[in-house]
Amino acid sequence: MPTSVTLSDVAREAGVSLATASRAINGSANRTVRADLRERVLAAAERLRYTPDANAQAMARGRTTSVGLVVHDITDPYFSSIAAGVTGAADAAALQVTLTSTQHQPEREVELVRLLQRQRARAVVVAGGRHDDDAVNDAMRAALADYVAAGGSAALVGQPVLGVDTVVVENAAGAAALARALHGLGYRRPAVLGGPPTHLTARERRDAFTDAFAALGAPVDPAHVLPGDFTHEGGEAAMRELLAVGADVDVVFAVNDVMALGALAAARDLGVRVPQDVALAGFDDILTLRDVVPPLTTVRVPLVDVGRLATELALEDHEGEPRVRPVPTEVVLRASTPARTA
Amino acid sequence: MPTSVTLSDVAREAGVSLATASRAINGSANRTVRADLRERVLAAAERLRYTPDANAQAMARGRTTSVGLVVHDITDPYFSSIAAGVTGAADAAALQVTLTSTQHQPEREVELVRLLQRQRARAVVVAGGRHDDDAVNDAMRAALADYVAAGGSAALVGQPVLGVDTVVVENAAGAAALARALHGLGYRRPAVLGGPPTHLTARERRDAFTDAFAALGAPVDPAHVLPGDFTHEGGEAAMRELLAVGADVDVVFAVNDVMALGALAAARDLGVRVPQDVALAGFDDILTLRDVVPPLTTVRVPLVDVGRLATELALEDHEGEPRVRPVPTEVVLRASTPARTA
DNA sequence: TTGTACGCGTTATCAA
DNA sequence: TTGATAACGCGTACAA
Repeated sequence: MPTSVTLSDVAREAGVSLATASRAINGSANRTVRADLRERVLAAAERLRYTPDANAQAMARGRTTSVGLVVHDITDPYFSSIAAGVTGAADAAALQVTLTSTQHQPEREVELVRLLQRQRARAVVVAGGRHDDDAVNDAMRAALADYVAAGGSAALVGQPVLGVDTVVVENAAGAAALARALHGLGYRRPAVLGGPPTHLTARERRDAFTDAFAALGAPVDPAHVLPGDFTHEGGEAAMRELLAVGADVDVVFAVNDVMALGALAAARDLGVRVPQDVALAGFDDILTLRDVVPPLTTVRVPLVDVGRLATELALEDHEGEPRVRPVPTEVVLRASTPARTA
Repeated sequence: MPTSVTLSDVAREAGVSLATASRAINGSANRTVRADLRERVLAAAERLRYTPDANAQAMARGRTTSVGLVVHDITDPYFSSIAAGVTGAADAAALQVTLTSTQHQPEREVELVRLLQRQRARAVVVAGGRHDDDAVNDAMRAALADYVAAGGSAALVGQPVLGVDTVVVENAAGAAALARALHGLGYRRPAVLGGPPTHLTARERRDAFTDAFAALGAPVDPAHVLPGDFTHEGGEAAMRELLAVGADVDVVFAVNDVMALGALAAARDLGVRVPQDVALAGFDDILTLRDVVPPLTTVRVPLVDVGRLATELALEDHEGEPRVRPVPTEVVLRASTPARTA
C-alpha cells in the first residue's frame, strides 16, 4: 500500500500533535480530547481520507484483531457451516477471520498453525477431527503448545487430545442413539461405511454404532464394516464395494453425511433403491440434505454453533486445564429409514 | 501475544547484530551471510523457538501478505467454491485469505472493503454480483477507489461497473444457449424464477433467457416471470407462487441453482413431479447438484476457476483501464429437462 | 487537556 | 560481510 495517509499527516493537517490525533480518532480509554480539537482532527482525517492501519495499531497495542481458522476443504458443507459460525463469532467480537485450508492433507495442519502464529492471530480454531497418528498429533500438539506459550489461544473441534480447549461433539451418544432408533424401526442387518480407520470421529461413530447394535442382539457382521475416505468419493466407493459383494444388509450407516451422499449416488447408479432395497443414514445433518431425495436420516450436529462455540472458547481467556465443551447431538429420522414392516 | 521471542533475542543469543540475524533468517535479497554465522543464528532461533512476526515484517516491508475476500454467505455452495479458488490462488502466492461475510446484506460490502483496507490487504476479491442501486454502487465505487488509491488492488466477480478489474461470467450467452437448448428439446411454455429485480446477474440471465425464447417464436408470458430472493427460500417461494396459480408452463428456469433447488423442494412438496409435470433448469452447476434427483440441467460456471482468476487478476499489478476477464459458460443438459415427446 | 518521546518487531540504508 | 540506526504507523507512559 504505497501512498497511504498516516496519522501524522492528519495531525499536521489539523495542527495538533500525533498523540492528540490518535486520541481523537481512537477515543483512547479515559483520555478525552477537547471538542473543538476533536472536530478539527476528524475533519482533517475526513479531508485526507485517512484510514487507520490495523497492522500498525496491532503492533503498538501488542495484539492483532484476527482469528485463524483451519479447515480441510471449505467447499465441504460441514466445514463451510462451521466457518459461518466462526466468522459470526469473530464478527461479534470485532475480529477478522483468516481462512486456511489443508486441501485434505491433515499433516498440513501443523504448518497452518505455525503460519497463523506468525500472523499473531489472537486465536486459532482447528476444525478437522484428530487422527490416531502419534507423529502428526505430537507435531500438532507441539505447534499448539508453542502458539499458546507465545500468548495465543487455540480451540479444537474434535477430540481433546492436543492440550487445548476442545468442542467435543457427542459422536458416540449420537451414533448409539441412531443405532437404537434403527433397531426400534426393525432393522437387524446393518452395515457401516466407517471412514478412515485412523480418524477418531469416524471411529467413535462407527464403534458406538456397532456396539449399540451388538448390545441389542443384532451384531454387525465385521465384513459389513467398510473403511474409506471421509469424502463423497469415499462413501461412493465403499458403498459400491458393499453392494458389489451382494451383502445381506437392510440399513447402511455412513459415518458422515457427505459419505452418505456418495453412498446414495452409488446405490442409484447400481439400481439399488433407497430405502426400498436398503435404508441409509448419515451423520452431521449438513445443509445439503434439504435437497436430497429421499430425505436422509442423520444425527444432527449444530455445526454453526460448533464454529461459534469453538471461537468463543478460544477467545475467552482462561487459565489452567484445557476445557471441554460438549455439544449434544440429536437423531433425526427421515424417509431414508422407514419402519420395516417385514 | 504477550511473551514472544523477538529477533533481537535471537541476535543476542547468537552473538550477532540484529541486522545479521534478520539476513540469516530471512535471506535478504542478494545480501549473504557467512555460513558459520548463519548456522549460529538458525540454531539460536531454533533453541529459542523464534517465530517471525508477520505483522512487523509487513510494517517494515510496507506490504502485508493478506488478501481479502467478501462473500454474502460462506455456506452457499456458490461462494464456498469461489472461496476455494481464492484460497488456492492465495496459497500459491504465499498469501493468506481474510474471509468476510455480509450475511446477505449487500450494503455491508462497503464497510467490509473499508475494513480490509484498514487491514492493508494487498488485494480484495468481492464475490457477490452487483445490484442496480446507484446509492450502493456509488458508495462501493468510492470505497474501492479509495482502496486502490491507497495502493490496494481489487477484483470483482460480476459486472464491470465499479472501476476495478472484473471477472465477468457470460451469463447472457449461457442463458440464451440454455433457452435454445430447451427449445430444441421441445419446450414452448417457459417460466422464469428471476431472482431480485435489481440483481444484475439475475437480470442478465433472466432477460437473455426470455429474449432467446422470444426470438424462437415462443415468448415467455410476462406473468410467468417471477421475482424472488437469490436464495433457496426465494426459489421455493417463487415456485410455490407459480404452481399455486396453476400456470401453464412446461419448463421452469431458475436463475441460479440454489433457487432451482428451492423450486424443486416446492414442487416436491406440492406433489408436482419434475420433470414429468414440469421440467426445471438452473444456473451455476454448484457442487450440491451431484446429489440431487433428478439431475438438474444447468449452465456450468467454473466457480473455483472464477475465484482463482479474480485473485490472480487482483494480484497482477497493472496500470490503466480496469480489465475484464470473461469466463465462458456451458449448458449441461440433465434429466430434469428431457426431450419432450408430446 | 496536550505534547514529547519511546516502544512494538522487523527491514533496509549506509558506513565501516 | 557485518553492524549501527533510521524508518514503518501507531499507542501510550510521562511530563508539561
